[in-house]
Amino acid sequence: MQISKGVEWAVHAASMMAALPEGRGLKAAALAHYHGVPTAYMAKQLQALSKAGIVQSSRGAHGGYRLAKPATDISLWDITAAIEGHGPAFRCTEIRQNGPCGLKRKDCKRPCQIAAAFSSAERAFRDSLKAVTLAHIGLQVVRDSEPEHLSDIMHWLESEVMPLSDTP
Amino acid sequence: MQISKGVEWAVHAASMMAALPEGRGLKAAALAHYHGVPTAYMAKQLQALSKAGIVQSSRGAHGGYRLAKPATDISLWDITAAIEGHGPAFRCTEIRQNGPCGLKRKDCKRPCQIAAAFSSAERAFRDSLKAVTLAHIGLQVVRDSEPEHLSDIMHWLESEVMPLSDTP
DNA sequence: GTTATTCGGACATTTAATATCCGAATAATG
DNA sequence: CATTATTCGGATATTAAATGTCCGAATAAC
Repeated sequence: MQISKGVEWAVHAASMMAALPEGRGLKAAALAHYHGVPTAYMAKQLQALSKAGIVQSSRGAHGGYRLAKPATDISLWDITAAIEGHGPAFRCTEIRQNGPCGLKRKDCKRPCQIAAAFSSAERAFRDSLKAVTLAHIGLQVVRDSEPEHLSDIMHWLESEVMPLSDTP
Repeated sequence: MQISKGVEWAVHAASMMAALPEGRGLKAAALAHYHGVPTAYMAKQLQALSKAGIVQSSRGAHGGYRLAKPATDISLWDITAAIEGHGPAFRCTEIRQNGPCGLKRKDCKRPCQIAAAFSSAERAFRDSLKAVTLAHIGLQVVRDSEPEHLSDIMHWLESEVMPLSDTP
């Protein structure tokens, strides 16, 4: 039951993009360099976010990534699902149908109690992540950071941020 | 974010053991055969449950496994943790300390907001599973099963159940 | 039209999950 | 008490998935 490293990277990258002015973006290499992680692998996560409609990509010179919708509309679950997939963590293989006392398929319309319990637990997990948006994360970071650190970030952004064409 | 198959098998096996009379057990091969899964791999899960103190094992002739404590004291989280480990699913690698604007270690005493959000979600997941015990599962199974199916199980148990010595 | 730049998917590598086997330990038996 | 059959326990292969890397397709600037 491990959440892949890519989720951590994708959330950090998305949080960074949430801090950009409207219509501006960052290229994959910049996001990777900022977080000190391999460029190509970070690019892979951004690709997944793009497929999920969380970020918009622009190719070619002065290309890059930016959020596809407001930070208030992007939850941590959205990002997690984009990277890890939407499927359940607990996969019931219906072993109650196996063996000498196996049930017939027709008697298994309802999910087994064990699968139901895990399904309920995963719902609690999802709901908790759905309640946290990139806007929340950004606000908390601003509140908890030293002013000089925020200043460092601003300066770095000014040197790396890219203007993106409006119609990708 | 996948939960291993072993968790499913372990929960089913433990639920079966919860149905046994006091002081009786089942050998690994019987539990595996009942559920239609490979014996050696089922044995591995039972081993993990034994290490975690959830089941007691007895070796040698007429050996086998039985619950180490009342079914009301064994939650689905206990079993999940025994198989998957107690560590968090989201592992914060502190990438906020990396890159050109990386924070100093001394400024990272508190966990980052992202890690905190995932930690909270996982707590919700755990609490949900902790609320479900083997006793609950057993009760629900009895309620939802056809009488003839319960009869089949009883007959199978009579042919496979083993008396275990009281002091392992 | 040409070129520089960037994303996108296909391709290796490493790690973890899955499955299996053989030795250590124990209880029944003579 | 020694022997033997039987069972669990840890060490060992195999397979799938996560991790990491590369080159071609597409786009914008010139």
